[in-house]
Amino acid sequence: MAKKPSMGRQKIKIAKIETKTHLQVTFSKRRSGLFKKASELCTLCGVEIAIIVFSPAGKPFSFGNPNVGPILDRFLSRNPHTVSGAADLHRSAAVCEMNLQLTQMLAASEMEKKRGEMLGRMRTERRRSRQYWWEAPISELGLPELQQVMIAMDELKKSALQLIMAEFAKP
Amino acid sequence: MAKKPSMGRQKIKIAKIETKTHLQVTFSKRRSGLFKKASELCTLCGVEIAIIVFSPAGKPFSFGNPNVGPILDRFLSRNPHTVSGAADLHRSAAVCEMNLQLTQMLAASEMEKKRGEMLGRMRTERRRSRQYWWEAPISELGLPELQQVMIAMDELKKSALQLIMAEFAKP
DNA sequence: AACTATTTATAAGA
DNA sequence: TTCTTATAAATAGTT
Repeated sequence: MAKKPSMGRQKIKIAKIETKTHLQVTFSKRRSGLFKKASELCTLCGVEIAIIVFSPAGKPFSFGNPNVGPILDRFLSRNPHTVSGAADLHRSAAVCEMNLQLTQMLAASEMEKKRGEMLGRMRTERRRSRQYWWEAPISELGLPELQQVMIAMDELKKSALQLIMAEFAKP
Repeated sequence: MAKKPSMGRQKIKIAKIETKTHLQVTFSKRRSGLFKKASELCTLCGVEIAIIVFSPAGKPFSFGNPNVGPILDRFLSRNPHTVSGAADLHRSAAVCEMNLQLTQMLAASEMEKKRGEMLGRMRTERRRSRQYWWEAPISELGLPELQQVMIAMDELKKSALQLIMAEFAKP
């Protein structure tokens, strides 16, 4: 068995790779290397990690242990990145009223197509053997129910935002 | 100059480290290694990366090129992570109504301390020389105004969630 | 995708 | 935490 020659690893400068095919290969290799390192760190130290990478083509790759979503939520709720200020009663009411109108507007048009999913989920998440959480007065809700409210709001907002963006992106 | 002996790097099993101080050292080293790898990948391939790590103590560390926030937003708007379904009219209205109650409840207690911040900001963000965006009928709003609504909703949700968590974490 | 010569990361020790 | 060193692991260039 003759040994094959190889240049082996060469030292490289950390600078933008211009050759498209070379860049693609390097991106793939290093991305998997990065995710592997993250995975090891998770296991060794028992920590939670989320990684999001947008490829040169704009395709998203993500790593999450245990999952990306909850980690992002946890991070965002600690680091409200735009403005951390709150609202007083009038502002809250006004904004929520607008959101209600917006949601209705959207619901009346395109979002109807997707109906039923959340409704089904809500029915499986009854609490306290008495009523659905979304029918209870807010003051009677426990932490899990309040979290449900927040998650539901978040889902609504994201769905609505996507539709809005699509609508306004039209020529 | 006598050479110092050293065991050098030993092979390790990828399993939870139990020794607290050892774990701390490893976490610190590997976290910086991970961020360095991410940084190199960003430069080499011209891609955007966001990493969030929660330490064993629950402290968040983040890496973002160019910044964490925009990357998370971009990811979340493409991947509504919990459920991608939308809501029908009744569900939307019910959830928003609850959020209104919740916001009022919170506003009535602790959040009043922070009043005025968003109000001031709103006044500087008038559009179309006619009226404030939050006073306009939702159907007359343009894309920037709708985005404002979404951002405002998001801020409210995060602020409220933080307060709720703090409230329920009490013994 | 597989192969290896090298570079790079890092475990242990100080 | 930072430095050192021996070695494990990642990977650049090639096939």
